[in-house]
Parts: sequence; structure tokens; C-alpha cells
Amino acid sequence: MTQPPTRRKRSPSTASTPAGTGTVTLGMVAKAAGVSPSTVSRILNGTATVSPEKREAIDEAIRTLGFRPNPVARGLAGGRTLSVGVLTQTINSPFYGEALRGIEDRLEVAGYIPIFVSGHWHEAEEHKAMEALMSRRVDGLIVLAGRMSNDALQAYSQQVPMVVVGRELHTDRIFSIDFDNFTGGLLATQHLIECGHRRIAFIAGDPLHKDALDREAGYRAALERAGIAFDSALVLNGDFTEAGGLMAVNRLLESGLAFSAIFAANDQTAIGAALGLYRRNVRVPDDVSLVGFDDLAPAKFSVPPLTTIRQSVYEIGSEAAAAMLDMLKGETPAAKLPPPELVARESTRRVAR
Amino acid sequence: MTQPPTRRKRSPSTASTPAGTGTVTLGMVAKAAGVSPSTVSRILNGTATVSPEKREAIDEAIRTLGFRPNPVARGLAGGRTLSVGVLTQTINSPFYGEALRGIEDRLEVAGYIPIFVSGHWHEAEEHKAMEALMSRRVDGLIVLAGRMSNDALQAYSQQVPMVVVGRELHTDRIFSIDFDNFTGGLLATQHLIECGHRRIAFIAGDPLHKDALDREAGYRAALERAGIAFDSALVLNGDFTEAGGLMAVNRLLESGLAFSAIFAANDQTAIGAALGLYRRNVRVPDDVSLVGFDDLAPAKFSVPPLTTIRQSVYEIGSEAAAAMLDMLKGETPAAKLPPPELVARESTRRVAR
DNA sequence: TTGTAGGCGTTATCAC
DNA sequence: GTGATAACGCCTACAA
Repeated sequence: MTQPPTRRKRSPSTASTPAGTGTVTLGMVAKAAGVSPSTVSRILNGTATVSPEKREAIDEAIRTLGFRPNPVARGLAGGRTLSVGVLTQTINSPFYGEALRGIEDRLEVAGYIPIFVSGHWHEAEEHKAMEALMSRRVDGLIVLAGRMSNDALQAYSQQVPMVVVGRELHTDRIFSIDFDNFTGGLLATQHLIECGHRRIAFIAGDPLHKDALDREAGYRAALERAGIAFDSALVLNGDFTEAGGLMAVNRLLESGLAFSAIFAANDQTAIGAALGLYRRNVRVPDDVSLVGFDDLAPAKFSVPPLTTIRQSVYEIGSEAAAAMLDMLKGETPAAKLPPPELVARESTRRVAR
Repeated sequence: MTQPPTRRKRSPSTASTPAGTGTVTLGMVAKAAGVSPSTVSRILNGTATVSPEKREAIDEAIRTLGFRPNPVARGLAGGRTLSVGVLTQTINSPFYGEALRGIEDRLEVAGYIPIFVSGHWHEAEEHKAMEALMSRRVDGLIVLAGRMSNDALQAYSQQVPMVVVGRELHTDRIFSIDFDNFTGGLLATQHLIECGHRRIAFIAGDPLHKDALDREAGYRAALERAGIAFDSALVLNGDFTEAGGLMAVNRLLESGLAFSAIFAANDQTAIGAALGLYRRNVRVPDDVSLVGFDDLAPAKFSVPPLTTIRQSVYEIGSEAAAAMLDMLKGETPAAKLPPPELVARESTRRVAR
């Protein structure tokens, strides 16, 4: 059924025989255009100026032969592979998946290809993944959060340009993309306060994750500005997962504490919390208002649709990729993310004071 | 802030100078072990048997030098890149994302790396993506559904081994992984019938997708076996998305037709349908029972948790990868998927007849 | 069993 | 501006 994997056999003849298989090489283009391979390479990379006539002839040859440069050979010869490594945590995470799409789209138009590897929030795995990327000679690295130490990241950044997302790490070799999680947390909480809520619980995210901390800071700031006393008993541990949200809400309910609203550190947590409330016959939003964070796809179709903070995860990805492309060109990157924004849906409701 | 992307400079000296940068080459290993480069290559690839002493010396040299073969050079020289291309549709799809994880995990242990590209259900994009993969010299191709014609796929399969998922396409160069969607559709519908439902609506999936058709066939077969007349008015168009499910349910409700249960062609559709029902104050499962298909992560945490058909999407991915590895070894692949299984949660309920 | 000598397709260096 | 020529790091006939 199958055949051995060899597919291109070594031909003993000279390199640039146009008669060969389907592979069109740069050398063949050169021969067809009547120039040297170097000249072809030059126009391909814009390394030097070439005379209009030759340029014309080469363009034509490329077109008629259907030549496509071989990235593998390029990688060997020039040290550039036109690929950038992306260290993500779970390839199928609703959050990071969205960012990956942004990265992919943005890199593609520049002719770069992303190589995704997963760390699964596990330091050893992240190292393995990074090694795989480095041995693949990626031209750059985009790191989405993770557990690896800053020192380790900086070490890698000595070898290739690096963009990091969701971590506190700025150096002259590392460009950092930051979303304004603090303001997001502030907006979410303020929305609940404006709705008349005063007893607002918060289900935190992964405490090792900077985003989670910033969101919590926003929550506390909003309470303070409204003159509402902070009650640490209303802050529950979470881990950015649905299961974590569900368990947190169970603990909250069992505590017997009064509360009329919950701000969850991300949508997944909120969705888990919604299920927990449903199970105990607490209605959303009639009995308890609920706010999430991220505005991922599921938020729009949850029952009820979730009020949340929109942060354009897709754009975070595409901006990270854009920054990487800038660095690759030797330019100083500059990312501009849209500010966080409240999306009011049906999981929150105004209450009488 | 940034530096130009060049990082490995061409040294005018001979290739194998151990004094150079951090890059350890095969040649350096050879020199250190006192053998020729070919011998090192041989033990690396198991191409031939070498004397135990040399083997020992080489292993040692590899270890002390920390040598890691360069996949790029390997790709150029040997035609193998130790990478397999994966044509998916959307990198962040909850369904395919799960499969990607299976692929990634399975390939990793074999030293292969997946390169994911997205086609977005768009034939032209799929072709572009395929070209990108081919120019990258991937050793194999895993295709997850898509719009590209079978002929086009077969053409690619002439160049590299191929595994396809979710399509009707078997040739001697293509290995096809199939999940038993028919039985899944049957089980879902039979569950509703056993609960006492007789007016069961079906929200179909993408009609261009084989899985969708098989599931519908299962639905019809179950009705027939139970002696329930098929009513085409109870079959709604859908497209495997939440929005599609929502719109379908709206049409169903507006039609005024009697029904007490809905079988949706996938979980996403079911979740959209659940929202549509909620919006019109139709309660699940009290007024209408609802069944999905796939048992993706969101199903477990929807409100109410969704009764669905479990198909292990992760395993579909890992089996596809395993099959690819078999083909790469020149062996005949054999995939064994677990059978579909009903997962009864809280969105279905028994009714009085 | 082991070494030698190309060659993979492209880029970079250095003369012209 | 343009063309030889030598790498890049590895693999694989071929010879020994």
C-alpha cells in the first residue's frame, strides 16, 4: 500500500538540468534567463540593484517555469528559514487558539510560516519545545505566557529575536505585548457597581499568570473608587478553567456569604460558574449577575449570553506577529492594541438598591 | 532596540572548526570521535552497521559536544525534513483544535514536528496552504476535511504519503481515517426515541461534509427502525456553527410544527440551538430535549450540560498521526478508533407517551 | 565496515 | 551591476 518515503533521488548529472522532475531550481531560472544564479538570487532578495532588462528576463523565466524558492535550501545557505516559532500552551485552547489565528494570518502575508509547539504549562515541556524550535532554525520566537523562567527566555532571546505575550518581561532583545488587563478588570467591576451591586465576588485566575493579577487589581481598584469595602472572603481561587469556575462558585454558595454579582477572571471561568449556579437553581441574571473576561466565541452563545470584557485576542496575536516581522526587518516594533471594552449581554442586570 | 536578524556568519575557514560559535556540527562530532562524517551519519540514521568501538566513541562525542542534527541540512541533503504538514481548516476550531493536539502529541514522540496551515474552508486558500507545505518539503501530509477536490488531493499524494480525515477518499497512496458517524447519529436518535420522543427535529451540518451526511443517515435509520415516519419538515439546514443552530431553531419555532426533541449535527449547533430555545422561553430539557454530537469540551459546561455523542477527536488526530508514521516507515497503517458512544447529560429527559 | 567525494538549492564573498 | 566560487550541514553512491 505504501511506498518507502524516498521521493527525490539524487541525480548524478549536473545541478541545473531542466529535464528533471518537477522541481524548478534557481539555477534553472538563471540558465533560462541567461544570467548567473547570483543575479537571480539578488532580485529575489532585493540584495542589489540589477539592470531592468535582466530583471525582466528573470521575472519572465520565473513565471514561465513556475519557480518557487526552496525555503529549506534558503535556510541552510542564508541562515533564514522564513519561519517563526510560536510557543503556546495548548494548541486547542479557546484563548490561545484565537491568538494563533492572528499570528498565522499576519505572518502569512509576509511569507513567513508559524511553527506551533505546545508547552502545556509545564516548564520541562516548554524547554523541549523551545529546543525543537531552535534546532529548526526558526528566525524568531513568539512566546505566549508560560512557566519558563525569565532568565531562560532571555537566554533564548540572545539567539533570535523574541516577542512575548502575557508576561512581565522587557529587555532590549525582547518585545513585550501587553493588553490592559487592569482597565478591563476595572470596567467589568464598574459595570456591576453601576448596576447597583455592592457585594461582588471575584473568581481569580491562575495566580502565576500576570493577566490574572492585573484583572484582580482592576477589580479592587473599582471597589475602592466606589467606596465599597474590599472583602477578601469574596475572592475565590480559580485557574482560568470551567472546572475551576464551577468549584469556586460551589465554595461561594456554601460559604453562605451574601453576594449579588460575580466577576470571573475569564470567560471559561464564568461559564463554569454559570453552570454551578444553574445546578443550585440560582438564576442568571435574575438572582446573580455574572461578568466574564475575553469575549471568546463561546461567550456569545452561552445561556444566557455572557456580559464580558472584549479583548481582541486575535489582534493580540496579529500584533505580536507584526512586531516580530518588524524585528526581523531590523526595525523597532510598535504594537497598538485596541483598549478593553465592556460588552453588555444578558448575564448582568440592574438591581434595586 | 533590535538587531539585524543575521546571526550565523559565514566563516571563511574550513567547515569543522570546533572553535566556532555554539553550533555543533556532525563534522565536529566525527573529528572528535576520530571517524569520518559518513560514519556518524550512519549511526544517526541506522543506515549501516558500525563497529561497537566507533559507535561508542561517536555516542560519547555526541553527548559531550551536545550535538543536535540540523533538520534544515538534513532536509536539503536527504530529502527528509522530519516534519509533516497538516492541512486544517481553522486553527482555533474547537473540533479540529482537539485533533491537532492528538496529532502533535503523537508525532512528537517520533521526533516529527507538525506544521499546521489553515484552509478556512476555501479551496484557493487550501491550495496556497498546500503549496506552502510542499515547498517546505514536508515528509507527509495529513488533511482534515476541506473543500479541495479529490483529484487535487490525489495529485499531492503522488508526491508525499497522505492521511485524510473526514472525507470519502481511499486510494493506494492515501490512508483514510473514518469515524463511524452513522452509528453516532443512530445512537443519538435512538436515545431520544427511548426517552419517548416521536417528533424529533434534526439540524443538519455542512452538506458538503461527509460527516454531516452520515450523521443524518443515522438519524433517518433510527426513525425507520422505530417505525416513525420521516418528516422532511423537521430537518433544518445548519452549518456546524452556533449561529447556524440558532437560526435553525428560530425557523423551527416559527414553523409552528410540533416537536419535543432536537438532534443537532454537532455540539456547536446544539449550543446555538439551546440559546435559541432559551431566548423564546422554551426550556431544555423540560420542554424540549436536545442532543449534540462530538462531546467537545464546551458540551460538558453548557447550561444545561449537553447530552451528546462522544467521538474521541483527540484520538482521531493521534491515530491519523500514527498512520502517517507507519506510512513513513513504509508500513501499512491500521487505525483503530473507539466506537461512538452516547454521553447522557442533562439536556435530555424522558417524557410520558 | 569505513572513508571519499560529490550534491541538495540557495546565499554571501570577492573579484571584475 | 554581474559572475565565479565557496560555503551552509548533512546524506549517499561509490570505492576501498
